[in-house]
Amino acid sequence: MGKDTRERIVFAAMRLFAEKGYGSTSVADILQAAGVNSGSLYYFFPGKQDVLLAVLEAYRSGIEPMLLRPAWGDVADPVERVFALLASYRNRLLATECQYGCPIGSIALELHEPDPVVRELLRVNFEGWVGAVEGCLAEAGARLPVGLDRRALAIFCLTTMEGGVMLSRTERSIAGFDSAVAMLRDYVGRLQAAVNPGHSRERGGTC
Amino acid sequence: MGKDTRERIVFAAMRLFAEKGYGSTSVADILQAAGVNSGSLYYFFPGKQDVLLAVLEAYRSGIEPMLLRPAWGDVADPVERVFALLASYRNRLLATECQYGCPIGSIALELHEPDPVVRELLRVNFEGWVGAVEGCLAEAGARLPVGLDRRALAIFCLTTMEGGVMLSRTERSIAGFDSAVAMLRDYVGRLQAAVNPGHSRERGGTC
DNA sequence: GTCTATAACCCGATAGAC
DNA sequence: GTCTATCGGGTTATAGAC
Repeated sequence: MGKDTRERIVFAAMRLFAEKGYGSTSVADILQAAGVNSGSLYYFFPGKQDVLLAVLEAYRSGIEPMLLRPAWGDVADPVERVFALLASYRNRLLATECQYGCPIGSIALELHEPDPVVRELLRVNFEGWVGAVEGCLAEAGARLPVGLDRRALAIFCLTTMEGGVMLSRTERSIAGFDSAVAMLRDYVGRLQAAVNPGHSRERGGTC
Repeated sequence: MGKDTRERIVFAAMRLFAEKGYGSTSVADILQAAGVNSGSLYYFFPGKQDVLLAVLEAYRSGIEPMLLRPAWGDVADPVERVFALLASYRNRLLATECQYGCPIGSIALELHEPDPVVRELLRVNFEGWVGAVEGCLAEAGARLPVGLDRRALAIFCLTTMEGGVMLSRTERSIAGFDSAVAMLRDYVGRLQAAVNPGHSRERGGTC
């Protein structure tokens, strides 16, 4: 059951890295969680960092089926899909008492001088996220100002999510995340109103 | 020179924690950087975590003199002060080839289950930052919509900075940070324009 | 207050039988 | 492919002289 063992290792590491971080997760932790022995792990992976690479690759290939599809299952509107994606992070925070947010962001800030290959995989994960949101914003077409830099707005959505997760995790309260997302929604509402002034804007008591 | 020794330890630890992170900085690293011996450190501090507490306390008490005053030295306008503060983080990124951003944010995401006293000091640091920005936004008075939740907008500024730093550090490029801040500036410009439609808005080619 | 030496432990990784 | 046993090294923290 070689393939199965390798998958159990990656799955266990994915969970542990998200819960405790990369540095605070020992190889022994992974072995115990996966129910395998040292020899098996080092048969499949040259070292601990290569387990991290496999985990980051799993996240990358899981963006569509594991993240976007569940978040967008019942949401067709492209703009609402952006906020449905943010809501999925909110749910994750709520489900863990604001302890776990975005594993990619945590690893990105935990590793200060990451191996270039690790950093590249982090970048690719962010790019996949931003690209998906940018696609939604492109799909929104003329509902947003034609000259709007949709990639920059997609990046803005990412920073809102990551910053909100950071704050909520620190405060163990969803309030910071909600405040940031509310401001983003107000901004997007104003962008839409700039194109279609007749449309009633989403309000959060900001006027 | 007791006080001097303690200060050297805290100063060295502040620098190392920012550069390598808390977990990746060993007590031996701190001893070497501070030019002291093990016995001295453990004379002043019960353990490594207590050094972190002193570092976080130093950051907290340094917000005004070390962060805000330099960033705001030649900026009087309250709204521009917000962006001057963000620009100081941009400068920090540029000065370190996008390697170091916000040390508080890095520590906040690095420690997954921090001791409550550590988490509280992280929270207090964020609160000091948000409070200062909220003060600027309050000072802006009627230039912003009267019903605007200025605390929420201040939190939004923090998430923009922290998220932008995360992205720029990962990509070793200032582009992500700049994109996020440009969107924030566009948003603030639209908020101001909503109050004073005659005023020309800051443009970033978004219309 | 500061020094040196070291205890006690955990880490990632390896060896070699099976 | 998987197992057990273990190596070599780095970790935080302590002991005890000065």
